[in-house]
Amino acid sequence: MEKNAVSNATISRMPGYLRYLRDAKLAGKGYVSSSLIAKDMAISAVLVRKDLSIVSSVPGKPRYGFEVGGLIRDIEKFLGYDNLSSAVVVGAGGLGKAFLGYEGFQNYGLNIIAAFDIRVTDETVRGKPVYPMEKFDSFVKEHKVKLGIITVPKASAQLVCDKLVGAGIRGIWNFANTQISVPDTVVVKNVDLAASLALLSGDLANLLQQEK
Amino acid sequence: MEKNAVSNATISRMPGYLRYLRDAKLAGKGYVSSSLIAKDMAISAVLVRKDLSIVSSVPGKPRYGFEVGGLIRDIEKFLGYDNLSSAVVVGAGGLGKAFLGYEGFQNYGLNIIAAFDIRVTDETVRGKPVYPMEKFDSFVKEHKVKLGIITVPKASAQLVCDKLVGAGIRGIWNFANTQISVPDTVVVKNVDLAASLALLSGDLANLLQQEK
DNA sequence: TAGATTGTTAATCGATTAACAATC
DNA sequence: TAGATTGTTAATCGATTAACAATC
Repeated sequence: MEKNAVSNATISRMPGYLRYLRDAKLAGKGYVSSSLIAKDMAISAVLVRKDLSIVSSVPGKPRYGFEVGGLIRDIEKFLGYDNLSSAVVVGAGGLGKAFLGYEGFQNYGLNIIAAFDIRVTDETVRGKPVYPMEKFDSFVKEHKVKLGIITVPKASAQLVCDKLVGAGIRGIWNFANTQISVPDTVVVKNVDLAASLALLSGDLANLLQQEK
Repeated sequence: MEKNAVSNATISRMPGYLRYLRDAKLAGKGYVSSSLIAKDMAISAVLVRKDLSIVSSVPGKPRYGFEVGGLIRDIEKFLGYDNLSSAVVVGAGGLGKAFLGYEGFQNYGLNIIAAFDIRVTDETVRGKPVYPMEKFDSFVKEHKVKLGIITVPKASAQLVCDKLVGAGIRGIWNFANTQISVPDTVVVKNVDLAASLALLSGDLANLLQQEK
């Protein structure tokens, strides 16, 4: 079993490196060293080297570092950004519309092509269509969409999830803050903003406490 | 130095327990066992017990488990939800407006009271005000706001961040996907959706690969 | 050459899990 | 009582960091 040869921790850091390298490229840099990346990203240089050695098709050069352009391509390939995946948003509330209108996901391999809701209030958001749920199944099948983003209220999350699975969606990015269950032919990633907030609040409380 | 006696991993799981327990309470349950929580949340029962033993003011009862109401209060207190902190959003684009209009943060100790933008397009969102940036400083000082949420485009993130720090904000929740630097009298939590997406895409690719 | 940098092996650290006694 | 459950100590696992040889 060689599933998941690369650790989740490493995979999670890849988009960060990519972002950094794209900026470096824009700034006209040809090479960057692991120690510079480490300093700017506030992580350890050894970790950077270890991560990059996993994805880089060409080893870094002593004295120079890594070639920016090549490394960008290697990471994009590693993350599968070379073929953009189409996704749909279900739930056209505030968050759903924000996602539909946000073009930045294109930089991370994701192409959101439509949103769905039981009640359509706006027919398009920044030129992208919002459809009623009745059209969901046929749309997903026609466009061979494999990835769905759930932004509905908690109460309907499981129902919506079942609908996605039924239509053939295989990966679900869940922003409804509730646990959803799926068959093991489908993968789910729950985004828990409350967890992130808890860490921030905790740090803030410690900080303010220390000053007293 | 007893800063951070509780691990980040444990803190991150707390909002999840809280959510679960609130649901259990709504469902009329008086007690829940660690093994039931573990099963429903898909984590290990020992981990649940270890986490809960840290926050629970009363030990769990053998044969019964934990008292739902008491545990909810203990977690809320641990996470500091007993005194809601006021926050402001800077950047009233799609995401900023979504946050401003989302009432769910109230359940996680956060009260977003206003948004700011250089250009105000809507004066209110679901009854909450959007102000021009000129009013930022005075508003933050007047309302003693300590927490700021950055939802501006990447290019202006550092500038906005400096403005927040200048006004006296001490905790920053950063959704602009770029690194920002702050003095060490301020804490920052970067939310990196691209990292979460990378994990999902990776799992999805593995899944689809295996079927071939 | 000397020195900066890479890549790898071993050591450390931290978090999760296993084992099991204590309790009601 | 017997049995389900808690809480804790020790073992394991995985990820990060330290040390250092190899390279240009």
